[in-house]
Amino acid sequence: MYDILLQHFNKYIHLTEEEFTECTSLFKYKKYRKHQYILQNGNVSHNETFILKGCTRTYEIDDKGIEHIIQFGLETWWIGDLHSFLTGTPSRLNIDCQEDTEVLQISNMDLEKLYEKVPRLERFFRILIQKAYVSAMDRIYSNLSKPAAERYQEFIEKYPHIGQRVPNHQIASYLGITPQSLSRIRNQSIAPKK
Amino acid sequence: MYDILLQHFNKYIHLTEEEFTECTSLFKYKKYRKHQYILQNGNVSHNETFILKGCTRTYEIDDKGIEHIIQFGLETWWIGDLHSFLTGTPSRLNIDCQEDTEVLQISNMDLEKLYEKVPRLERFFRILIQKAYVSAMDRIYSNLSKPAAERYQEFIEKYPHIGQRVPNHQIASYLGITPQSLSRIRNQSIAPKK
DNA sequence: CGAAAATTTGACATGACTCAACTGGAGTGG
DNA sequence: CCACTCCAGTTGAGTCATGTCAAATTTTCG
Repeated sequence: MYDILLQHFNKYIHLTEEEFTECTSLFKYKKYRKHQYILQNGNVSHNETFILKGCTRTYEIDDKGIEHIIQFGLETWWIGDLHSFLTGTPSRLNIDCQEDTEVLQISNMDLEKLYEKVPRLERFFRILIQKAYVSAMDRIYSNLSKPAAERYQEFIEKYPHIGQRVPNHQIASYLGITPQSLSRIRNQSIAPKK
Repeated sequence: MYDILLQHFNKYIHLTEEEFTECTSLFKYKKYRKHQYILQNGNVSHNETFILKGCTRTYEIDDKGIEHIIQFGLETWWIGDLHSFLTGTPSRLNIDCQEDTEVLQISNMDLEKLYEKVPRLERFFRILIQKAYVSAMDRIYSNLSKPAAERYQEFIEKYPHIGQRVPNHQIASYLGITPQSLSRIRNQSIAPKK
């Protein structure tokens, strides 16, 4: 079970066996059921979560009660509300499970401890979040510069597996359009006007 | 000149004098003139850049020749194309100076060296980029959920000083709208219909 | 099977864009 | 100091992409 995590760390750093043992003692295994919350808005996020198996969505609800999906989560992805996690303030985000989901979690206190014991992990998480940042910038650029149909195309190319695991109206939300618009876009591209 | 950088590091970590000396030897001071490129698309970004004084804009040009501003840069901000920097591939971004701009730059090779000599810097940059990531996610949420007028309001609240240093059409670009739309929005909010 | 959720479709409304013209400064050179 | 240009900003008219509201249809799942 922890070997998935080890392989994941090994992508960017190399840990000795002792170092990795330090890790496993602080990461807690947990199972969530489909539709169960991992984080609910108003609560402080105390954990960073690594997905072993399953699928999650992270979203925020606006003043009008509309959900906006910030990100999805799949196997080997990290999820959480970094803002709440870092500042200790209540989260505006909700994270819930689209499927039964198994995760490894570490609390912020334990993560701090771990950084001290295994400084190399600072490097790992630096690299990890740099990549996430690059990807966030790409998404911003797409939102600024491309029409919805094109953003949808990019989405299914970039995440070919998500489409099969989440309903379309959630993809619409992720793209910043209504389910109706997405439906029309999909009709267009599947059956171009002859 | 380097003391600004030291203060900046000190926000998240504490460096010994020797450690800091290691840094100063690898960060190169450089001046750019107004309208000069710091990075031009097609080139590989070899440096991370810390702004001592001045103002920059980072933008990408789309297929139709329209500029989209990814981010601005002000004093004590870091700029660069992380994607190009990390992968060594040519950048799609341009960075140029809105004013005469003074910076400290470090090459990726030197930064790697520095990480080895001063591992604590991994921590610094991890924290730095975590904050940048949180901020990027906020921007994504705004783009998904809020109309242009509201995004503009947020922008001038979040960055009250940028408005005085860059022309409005660039702010429009950052917000993902046309200069014309921004102009109408500003009229509305300054002189609400009586 | 039956209820709830997801998707689709249609008619209409609207926010933002495009194109084009105009205004007003800022800088430049004669 | 004026004429000229360049650039930013504004304004108007028409268009287009996407949203809204409402209803019909299909799919999912208890």
